[in-house]
Amino acid sequence: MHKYVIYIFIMNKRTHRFSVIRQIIESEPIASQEELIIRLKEHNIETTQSTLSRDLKYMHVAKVPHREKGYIYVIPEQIAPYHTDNNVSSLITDNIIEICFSGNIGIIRTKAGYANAVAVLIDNKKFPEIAGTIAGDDTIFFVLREGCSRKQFARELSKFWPKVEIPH
Amino acid sequence: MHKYVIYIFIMNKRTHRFSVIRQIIESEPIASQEELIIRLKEHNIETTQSTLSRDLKYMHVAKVPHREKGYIYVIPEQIAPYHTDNNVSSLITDNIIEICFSGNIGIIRTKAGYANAVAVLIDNKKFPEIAGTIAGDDTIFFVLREGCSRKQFARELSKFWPKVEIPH
DNA sequence: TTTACATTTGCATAAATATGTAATATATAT
DNA sequence: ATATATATTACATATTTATGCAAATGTAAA
Repeated sequence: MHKYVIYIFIMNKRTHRFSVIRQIIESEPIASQEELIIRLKEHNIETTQSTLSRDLKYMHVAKVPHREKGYIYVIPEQIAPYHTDNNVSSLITDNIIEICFSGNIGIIRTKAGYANAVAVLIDNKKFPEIAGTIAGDDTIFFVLREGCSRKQFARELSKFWPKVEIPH
Repeated sequence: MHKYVIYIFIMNKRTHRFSVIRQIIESEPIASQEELIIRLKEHNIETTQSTLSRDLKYMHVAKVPHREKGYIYVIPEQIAPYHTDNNVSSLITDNIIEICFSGNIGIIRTKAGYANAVAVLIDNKKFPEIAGTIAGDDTIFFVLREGCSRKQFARELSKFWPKVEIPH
């Protein structure tokens, strides 16, 4: 029997922090975790260097040499499509209506015409948990690889689409 | 008056080390500079952590989270085209015959038919010193930006095509 | 060659980052 | 709700990386 759970905007503390970290490091060059602590404070998020170290690792954020600042943090292209405008990806994900599972098949429903755009995004991100995707006009089916759980996939997804909640 | 200098394989110590470092980090996951020291020793290159720190910065090598090893060093895609086969780029650059300058114009001569492939590589690398390129069948012209010297460009080029020597 | 200048290096150390551990918070099941 | 299991966090500290400086090496010019 089908069970749809509506796409929800509620985020837990950590997921929200991920989202703000993404926003910050995509919009300005951040050279160190200490610097990031300061920026986060401006967004009313208090945390410690050790937490950030773990967050950045979890989010697959890379540190690369930078002409002016020595080193900066960046979201690798596989995760964040290459663009300065940090809204491209969310412009697309905002068109997701709901996402649910039936067995090892995931079903994503989007606004009319957006299924393909979302599917392309998903394909590009090369989720290790996804064996394949097929997109229609407003629906995407994707198949989880054997041995991969919805939860594992949900974790991965939350790294860059923290707004999208996956049902259990 | 034209002056052509043949593409030479002689490298100085540092440039040679760059080349071996590239080779190593492209062919296996390296988690730390200490680990790299050990691998380099196997290639008869002795050096220190501080030198590697500077080398990796100079080469724009990034450090990214990695499932198994925690973190590994990688050559960003803008610098190294995305491939596991680490010879794609050299397959192309091996077709460079000579490279020289006249004023602020660089001339690259390649084997017949390869000019375009080399030019595409150059364009992709987005050298800040290059204002533009034009490719024929076996010749590429590129224009240095105002304020950029051949030496600056040669330095950049040596980061990923260490074999290609630029005349002074 | 010799001198003058620039580059590269190692050493020692500063700075930055990662992580074991225990405490806290959160979620899940009864 | 209460108990049990999971996940998240800070603290302290270990590990890793960056860098000032002086010595050494390499380069260019006379």
